[in-house]
Amino acid sequence: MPSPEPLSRREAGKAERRRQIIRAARDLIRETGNAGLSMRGLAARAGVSLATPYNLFGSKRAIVVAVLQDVREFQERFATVRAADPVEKIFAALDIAIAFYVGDPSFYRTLWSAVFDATDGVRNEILNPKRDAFWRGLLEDAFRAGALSADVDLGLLLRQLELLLRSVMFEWVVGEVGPERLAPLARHGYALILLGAASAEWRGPLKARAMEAQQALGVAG
Amino acid sequence: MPSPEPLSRREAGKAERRRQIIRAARDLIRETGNAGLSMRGLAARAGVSLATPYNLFGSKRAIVVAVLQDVREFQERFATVRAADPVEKIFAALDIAIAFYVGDPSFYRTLWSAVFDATDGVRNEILNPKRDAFWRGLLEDAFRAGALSADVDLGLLLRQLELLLRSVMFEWVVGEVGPERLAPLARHGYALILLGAASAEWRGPLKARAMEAQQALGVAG
DNA sequence: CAGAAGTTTAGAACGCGTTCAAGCTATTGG
DNA sequence: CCAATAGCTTGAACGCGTTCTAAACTTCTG
Repeated sequence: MPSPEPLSRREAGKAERRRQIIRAARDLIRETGNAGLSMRGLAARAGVSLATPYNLFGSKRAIVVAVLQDVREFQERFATVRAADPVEKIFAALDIAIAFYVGDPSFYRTLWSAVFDATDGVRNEILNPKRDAFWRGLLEDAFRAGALSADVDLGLLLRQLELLLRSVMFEWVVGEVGPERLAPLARHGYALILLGAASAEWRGPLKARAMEAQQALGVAG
Repeated sequence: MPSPEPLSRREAGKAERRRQIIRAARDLIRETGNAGLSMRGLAARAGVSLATPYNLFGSKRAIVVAVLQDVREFQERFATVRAADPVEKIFAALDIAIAFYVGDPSFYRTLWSAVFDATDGVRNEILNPKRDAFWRGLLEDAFRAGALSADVDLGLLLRQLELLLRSVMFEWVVGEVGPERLAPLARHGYALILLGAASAEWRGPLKARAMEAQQALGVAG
């Protein structure tokens, strides 16, 4: 992507409009919650016609994804993660992500709802490539530290972790799991999957994490 | 649920209409695929007014869920699962389920799309309670055979497996994973999670399954 | 059998996401 | 510098799920 393009007047106007639309969408979600984001309201708030967001983004879902990718604090907070060992770091990052979501429910519920909207055939690219790289880095650290079995494919492992997190988020979005159970449920799943990919020496600590999460979830699943 | 109610004439008529609506919905999905199921078309097909499906079911989603729960062949085919050991049986059941889905894509894509529709706050009860009991039974068999670690909570383990399968199905619904990669992806996730919950003696075979699925998925995740 | 109670019906309407023909505007070639 | 052109914006419109009203119909009650 050649960023230093001349950026003609036309393109500049488009970029500006795009920015306005994203900002209007973010504000509307923040103010009115999930149901408050309608394309007509968004267009009015952004000061453009109803069709413009479709020209610039293609669909409501694409706009919401753009809003999600625009959240910068996320990555900043991730960068501050420090932990005793690489496995602990993974769980610390997971906790941070979930704290982000449950800390601003009306906002992230809307965002994730759009993520789960399967009406259009648009490919997902759900989250930032940077985010993927971050998680991939965490797994690579764990791998280098000998926490993971030598023959596991890190890309596949990452994918399974993300699949699980997505389902957990879905349950949160539809209200099947409350905010207090979200983190334990995700930790439990992560612990199980990582335990399945762990090297013999690291099975102990991961098993402990799995049991810990299991107890946090109590008897009733 | 007291099934042997007198079932007054009024209730009988409602039940009959319910049946007609479910059948019309199933046929419409089968014939026209995902986009072909509109409430107006459904009402016309079922020979009722547009408002009637709302009186009897409440929402389109509830109708689709009712269609899904009405699929009987599923359980019949599940009942025929035979395998050398309880763990193999789990994977055999998984294969059957996925074969069902990919074998009738337009039908089950529609059904699963409705499952992922989070617009209404309706609780899910996504799949048949009977289905849950079936999977629970499989896990209990594996547990009794000593395949699972003594301190795992079977309910939680089942939940994590279902969470993962739901995400995998979601990827299939939105087209991010093709029919040929669906089964390996699910098997890989199941193998990892079960491996995390396995007893020491059963780690070998499960590890083999995980690696097998990993190779089936090829280098690109 | 007559009235009460409950359902379905037709029809219109609402707000939604999305699309399209028509008009406006910045760019470009002479 | 201006006219032709390509591209963007616009308001109107479509089909959707859903709700509502009033009238017609069916079932239950006494």
